[in-house]
Amino acid sequence: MVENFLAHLGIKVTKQRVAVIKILEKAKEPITAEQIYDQVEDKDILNYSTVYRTLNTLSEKGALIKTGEPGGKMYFQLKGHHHSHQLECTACHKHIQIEACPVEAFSRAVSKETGFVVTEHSLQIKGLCAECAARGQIEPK
Amino acid sequence: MVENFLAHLGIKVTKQRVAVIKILEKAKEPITAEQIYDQVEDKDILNYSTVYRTLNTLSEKGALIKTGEPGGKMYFQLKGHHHSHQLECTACHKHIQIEACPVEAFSRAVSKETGFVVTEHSLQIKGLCAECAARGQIEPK
DNA sequence: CCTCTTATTGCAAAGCATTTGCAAATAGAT
DNA sequence: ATCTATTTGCAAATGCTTTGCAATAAGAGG
Repeated sequence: MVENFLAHLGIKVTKQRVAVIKILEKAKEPITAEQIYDQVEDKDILNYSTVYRTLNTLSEKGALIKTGEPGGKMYFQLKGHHHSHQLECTACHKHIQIEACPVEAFSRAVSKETGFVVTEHSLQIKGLCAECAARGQIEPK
Repeated sequence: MVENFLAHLGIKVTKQRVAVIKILEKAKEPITAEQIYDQVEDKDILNYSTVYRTLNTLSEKGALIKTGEPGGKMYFQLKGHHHSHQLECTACHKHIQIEACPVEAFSRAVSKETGFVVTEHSLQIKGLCAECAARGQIEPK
């Protein structure tokens, strides 16, 4: 339960942090700070700074994975959550969830070769979805 | 040569674009807009807006790969350049270049399954390098 | 349960990388 | 050489994230 989760990280249990974590827990995919803020039932208990500060604290404690586009918004996901990635269509901006992760096997291979222990990764894949590719200009390599 | 490269993309050949592309060409790894700006010999011919605009144009034309850390600076790399990734040690912040790319094969598999045509990807891998892992606390999952 | 100390919050302002509006400059087709 | 659509420079704007500081609240110790 959320309170223990926080206590275990050695940080204080506040209603703001509990709210943020509950939202992260029920999210099935990485979400933005904005989405977190918007999903808080009681807007009065929380503001953006606190969302970000909570997120950064969790990240420092190693409980959170940050992903996201360079220059764009960050996406956050609790560690230990089901791991998946997304394909983004650059034409229609649809997001397609894929359950596989190419980095896992790769990480093991890298560890074996170099001794590097992979603890987190972030992967963004863009291209054209089947429909847009069919109707449109297929891109160069 | 750079001029033909630009003409082939169907965009005008300007000294600013030539300068940006030359720098991208000699870069061995992805670089930031700032690094590009700083490396222009003649500062007078170019300003930041133009660097960014050139980069975006190249990206739209499919000639450039954007990568970068969520929330951080973007990194740019000409397509067709040797493709590699980096491991970042979260303890000593050393960067280790690896020549393999786990996404390439994955992209082909995804295309076959879903029809999605992958045109770009961005991958960040973090963890502990062999030395830090040996001397220190191995991280939680 | 009360008190005290330190961590956490809210608010507004700051920061930073990137983008944009607009007028001036320039490439390149004719 | 001329003309028009692009491209550039500049400065201001944007959008997400971070920060300073005073007010508030958590939780250890009594």
